[in-house]
Amino acid sequence: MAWKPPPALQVVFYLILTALGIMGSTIHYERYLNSSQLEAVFYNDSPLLVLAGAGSGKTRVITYKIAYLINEMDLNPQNILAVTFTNKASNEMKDRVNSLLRVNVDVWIKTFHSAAANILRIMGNHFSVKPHFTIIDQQDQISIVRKIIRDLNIDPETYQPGKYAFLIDRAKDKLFNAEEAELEAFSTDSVFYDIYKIYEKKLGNENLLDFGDLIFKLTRGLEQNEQGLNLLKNRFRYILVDEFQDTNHAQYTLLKKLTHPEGNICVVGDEDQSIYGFRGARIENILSFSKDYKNSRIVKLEENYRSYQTILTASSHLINKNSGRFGKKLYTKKGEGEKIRFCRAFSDRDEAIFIAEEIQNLKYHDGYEYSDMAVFYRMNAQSRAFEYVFSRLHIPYIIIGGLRFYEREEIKDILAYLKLAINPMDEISLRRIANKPPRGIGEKTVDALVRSTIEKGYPIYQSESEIHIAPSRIPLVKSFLDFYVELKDLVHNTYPPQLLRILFDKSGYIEWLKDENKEEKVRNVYELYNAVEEYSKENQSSSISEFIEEVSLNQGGYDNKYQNNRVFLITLHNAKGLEFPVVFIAGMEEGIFPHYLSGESPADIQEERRLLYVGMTRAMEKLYLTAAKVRKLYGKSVERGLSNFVFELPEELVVFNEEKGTNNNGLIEDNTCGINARGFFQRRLGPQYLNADGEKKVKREPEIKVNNRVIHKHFGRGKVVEVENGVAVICFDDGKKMKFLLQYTPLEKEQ
DNA sequence: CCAATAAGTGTTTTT
DNA sequence: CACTTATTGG
Repeated sequence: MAWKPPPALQVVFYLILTALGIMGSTIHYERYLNSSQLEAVFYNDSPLLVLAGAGSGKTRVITYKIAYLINEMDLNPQNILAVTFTNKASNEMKDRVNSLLRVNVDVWIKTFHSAAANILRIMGNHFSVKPHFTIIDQQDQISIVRKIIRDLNIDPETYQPGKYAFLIDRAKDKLFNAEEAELEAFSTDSVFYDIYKIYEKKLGNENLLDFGDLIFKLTRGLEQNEQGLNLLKNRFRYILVDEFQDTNHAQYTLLKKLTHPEGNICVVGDEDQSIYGFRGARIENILSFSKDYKNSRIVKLEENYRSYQTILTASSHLINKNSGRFGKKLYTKKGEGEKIRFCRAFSDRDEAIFIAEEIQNLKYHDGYEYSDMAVFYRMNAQSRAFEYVFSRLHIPYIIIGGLRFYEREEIKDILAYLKLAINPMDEISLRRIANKPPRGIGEKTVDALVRSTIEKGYPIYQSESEIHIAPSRIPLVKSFLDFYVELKDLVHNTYPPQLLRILFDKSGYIEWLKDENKEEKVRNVYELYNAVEEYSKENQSSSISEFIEEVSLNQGGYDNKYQNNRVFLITLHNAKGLEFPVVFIAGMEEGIFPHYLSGESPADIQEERRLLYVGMTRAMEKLYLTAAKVRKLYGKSVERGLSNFVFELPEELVVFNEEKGTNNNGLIEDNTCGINARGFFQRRLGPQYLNADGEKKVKREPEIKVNNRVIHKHFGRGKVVEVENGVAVICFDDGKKMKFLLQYTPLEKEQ
């Protein structure tokens, strides 16, 4: 770790160094970078592809490279664009660049989507994008599609809105508008084209852009407007891309437009960490980079600074099962480290208890802090068991993702008022708040209002003729529109917190929540107010529309400023880019991980495998994998087999333990878990799982051999066709072929 | 038009 | 299980 002087001293240093004109030589690249990293930072003669293994310091390379470009190559910070995929990553990179250069630099370090949105805001006129567009999220997108499907008078059961929204996104990833999608036979489902066409028209009419549009409209715009393209090429003289393996076709095309085929681009990626195929990411981009950019240089980073060798060996062994890789050999100087531990609990709650207990042990006996430890899972729903157990055992935790703050109903409502004030064509927002709180403007009335305004191309407060609504509703609508006009006139030039106070006051929204006893929601709305206030303090001249822009693009936003020393509960997808001394990966069951909806094709399984690889390589010191025999999901308990991935780990590097639940239904009474008088976790039973030496390993049914006839409690009769390393392959009489870990499988020999 | 209630439903990952 | 949508009666 580099020593960081206190802020006041930093300023003094900076002033002295700048005055002496030696600021440029104050970064000791050689001291903090290894030889491959140095090469990646210094090389600028042609396009550069950095293949950076997990934990090999890729963020470090990007931050030092930005510093190098500014200090050594005399590039103006404004001429540099660095793109990442998540806000988390871009914030971290910003912090690291600023602290390296000891000054807040004016480099654009943004996500793809926010960079595109910013460009479209500033110079949308070049790309036929109207100003003041509203960015819609996935929920909005689906509800628009749902409405289209209903209007088409087709059954939303067979024509699922979510599915069509998904297809629209994928088409945009491939740079197809509705017409082109049809010409190119993008889908075999002809209804899709009708839906996409109407959707496209509706968004255009209401001046809405979905996430895909941000990239699509900009890329399309660059193809059609040379002036705009030149302006941008002039502005961005060097582009750096993080997590390049996650780019989709549209994003890659955008990059190719903005850069020269012979230089000024550096992409950093790892084909083994591509986990966003489901949203159009093309792992092939990383493979075709060398073809598209002539004379490009490839630098591999293979020294890992994060994990012990055992973790690297095990994860490499796993990922070696994938095909289509460059291949790499990660190594570390940190030494062997401990074995990976695997535990299968009886129920999902037992699994959480096992992890909770380990966490307490590690904290009280091994000196780990809560914030050193993280639990990863495949889907957000799995966090429930941990929340339940952790809160009863007083283990502080923070959930990343999950129910997001800005996706809460009350927050979206308040934002909808503001979005509508900015964009009077935004039907989605209008429908959201027209009758919240109830003011006698129901669906029919809104329909009538929309028909004579938005659908005819007028803002909602203006119409060419009388609006045909029931006479009893006229005064109600009129007073709503009066309020609306007042808000609209204030929205661009009122101090945002002031604006919110007026909104709360005149809409009656908070009063309504209070009347309904929605205390939690009231608190959240005030929380939003606090966020706006804080934002306004930090960005004095910004209007509310900039705040909204930020939160629209910061879907998973979390603030760990006040969340110190908590265990992280996080999905594997969100865990990318993070690292923890201790990592638990929960739910290692077939159907959960790999997830049963992820598909059965080799490509899908490979992506799931990469996801596990990402998870494992987050661990610095200790890694646990856990599973439950019985998992309660949507009310029902289901028994599942172990994830096949468990069998893909090198057996000699894993210690297998087993923990059992108390009773047959896997339920644990509340009062059986708790903290005892000395402040330690009190377990329900004595330790049943085995120690780390694995000596007490009880071999179950050791006599099971090839060609034995066996009976499985659930799958019935079958024949053993293979036994190796404690794993048996059994071919059941109904034709099913399955693998089992003998130690945990209740098998009887058939007499 | 609205609130309450009943029925039903669908379950991944994210910008 | 938890959440959305449909139905009903006021």
